[in-house]
Amino acid sequence: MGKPTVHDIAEEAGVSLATVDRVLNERPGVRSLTAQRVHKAIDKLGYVRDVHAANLARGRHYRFAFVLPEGQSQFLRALRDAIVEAGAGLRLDRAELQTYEVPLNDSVAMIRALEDLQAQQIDGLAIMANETPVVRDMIAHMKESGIAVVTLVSDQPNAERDHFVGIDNVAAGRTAGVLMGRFLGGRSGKIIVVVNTTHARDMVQRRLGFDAVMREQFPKLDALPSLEGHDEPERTSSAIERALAGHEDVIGLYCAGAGTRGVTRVIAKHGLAETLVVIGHELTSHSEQALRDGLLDVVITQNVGHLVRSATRVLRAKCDGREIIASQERIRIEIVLRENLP
Amino acid sequence: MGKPTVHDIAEEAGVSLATVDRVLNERPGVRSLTAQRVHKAIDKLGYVRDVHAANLARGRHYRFAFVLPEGQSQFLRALRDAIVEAGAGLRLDRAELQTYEVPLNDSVAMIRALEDLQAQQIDGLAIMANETPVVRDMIAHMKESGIAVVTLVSDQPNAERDHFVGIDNVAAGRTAGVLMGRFLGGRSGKIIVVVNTTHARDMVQRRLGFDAVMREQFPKLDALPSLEGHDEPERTSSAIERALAGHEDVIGLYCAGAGTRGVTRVIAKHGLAETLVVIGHELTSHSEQALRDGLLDVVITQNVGHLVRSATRVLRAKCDGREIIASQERIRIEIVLRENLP
DNA sequence: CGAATTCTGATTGACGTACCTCAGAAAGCC
DNA sequence: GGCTTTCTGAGGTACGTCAATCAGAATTCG
Repeated sequence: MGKPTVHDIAEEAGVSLATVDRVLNERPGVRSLTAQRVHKAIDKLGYVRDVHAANLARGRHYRFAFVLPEGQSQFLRALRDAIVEAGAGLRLDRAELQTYEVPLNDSVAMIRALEDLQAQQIDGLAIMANETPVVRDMIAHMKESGIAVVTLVSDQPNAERDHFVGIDNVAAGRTAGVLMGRFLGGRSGKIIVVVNTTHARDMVQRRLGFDAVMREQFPKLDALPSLEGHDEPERTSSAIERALAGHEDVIGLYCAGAGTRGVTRVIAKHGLAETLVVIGHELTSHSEQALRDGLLDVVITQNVGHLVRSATRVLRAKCDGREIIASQERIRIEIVLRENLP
Repeated sequence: MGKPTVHDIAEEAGVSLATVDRVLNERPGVRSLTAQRVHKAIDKLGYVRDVHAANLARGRHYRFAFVLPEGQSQFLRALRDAIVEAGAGLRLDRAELQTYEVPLNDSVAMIRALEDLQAQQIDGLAIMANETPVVRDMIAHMKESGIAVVTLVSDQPNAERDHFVGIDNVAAGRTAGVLMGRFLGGRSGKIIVVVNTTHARDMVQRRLGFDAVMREQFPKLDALPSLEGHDEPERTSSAIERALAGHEDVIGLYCAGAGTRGVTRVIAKHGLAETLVVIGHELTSHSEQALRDGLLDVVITQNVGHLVRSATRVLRAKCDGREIIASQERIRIEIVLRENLP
């Protein structure tokens, strides 16, 4: 005996197929007493609706949009590639992904993009953006018009998003801190910290976690004030060079965000691979090569493929009114050394 | 315009639906010239068969079996739980998982189990077992009768399995080695190495990788001969205690397989958490607690959920004659510290 | 009590594919 | 040319669900 179908439910509840259908799809025209009978039958038989058959019948197809910051960082490229790849796989699953790129901190462009998506009646939105009132309000608007919203990579805890897909960045910073401290094995000295910009929530959180671990576990290490790289390798490189010149006892470098290219350039140029412990974020083809070459000791990363697949799974679940499996949607903080490169 | 359907193919190729169907399902009765026309139409329109509709029509449901070693190790328990959990989720996807437990090194039981599965006409098999001629031959038999086979956790490269689902254990051993060396920060001394049994391929490989890194990068560290724990906490504990008594300058402990409970017991009992760097394998509720308590410094692990889902995805793809997405099926070697616990 | 209203049943046609049958067309053989 | 054999077409049913219609039953209301 296979899985129960709507027919079995109808029989068990002593009602017709049409009624079962009305109950299942929450259409009007069923007395609450009858609806209750149907629900009891559903529970008793352990019926679960066949989503694929349902979508087939309904001719439904999901349209999800990813809104990302414009930019050429390796991480963003990898993320965009992952979206394209996941999109190709999802075509078979009646879902369609599109990507929007919005310049950082351009509220007008952001509003235009989101209003556009709203007008298109998309089913779900995954958004990676800095935390601003504009974004927060737009998310509320989207939600009101029935669009599922998840935040990606960098959370917006004050917005009414359905879910956050990404890592705990405080924990990521702590992880970097512990590895830095332990790799330095009791030595004392200064640590250069590079961030993308001090305005992004994820950067702030990583720095926070990193500093907390330094304070708690490695008092002999002194993490210097953040240098801002602004996604530009040259700017990052020269800032690091100035910091190196200004301090004698630098023994570590933590790059909390995009900017790995600027970092590795300095390390290679001045032959610092052996003297500094260097920890970066986000595994990309570039940072992967840097690990192989010994220019980076550790990369803390989140798997972009998982990010995208998790986002689409969550959006889909929200559209169908299903619960998500929390354990499956937790994005891991991955630690990558040369030895465990994928 | 939506995705092309069989009707579109039929029209494009100037043949009937029945012919398209015969071509798609490789049924006889089509001249090769006609078949060619159909294939050309498929390519031109970019048709991909709707697997869900197909399975619905066919009334197909996949039956996969997991064959695991009997035993109460935390890892095996977690793996079994993951199979149950994945099985619950897959019911919606017309797939059904069953688990078989076979005593380690019991060839008769193994043959009986596999013959039973073969008689049941299952569609796919995921097997975790030591490498023996019996297993190798049985895998060949299963394959011959059209059952897809993947090896799980520990590979059988000489058997004709379709795929291996698990981590590269040499790389895992190398990863442990590097972390051990770097956490010890240039100190010299001895490392105790504990394995489950020296007869399992994955253990041997981990030890191999670990030793290679010691030799290449940390000549001041001396990895002692493997102690065998045989999955029994007491046996593991006492072996470690004897080793500690026999050597003065032990500064690290690497537990390459199941046996973490025996290890943590010794560490806690003798208050060695601060003096030794301790690295274990497989994240379970027990090792997770040990990380939190500082009894373990690092856990190298493979996500059991990923293992099971990957195995079922691969088996399914093989059954449908589809290609797998290699990047998605690569199981990562995860490094877990207290700070990046999930 | 009859009329208006609200529920429910029975039925039907999709959705995209599989699989079956039967009749007829094309090709090969003597 | 008639014959068999091999192909091909047309059509139907089914899978589990959605969505819609229409008629009839039950309930409510005045």
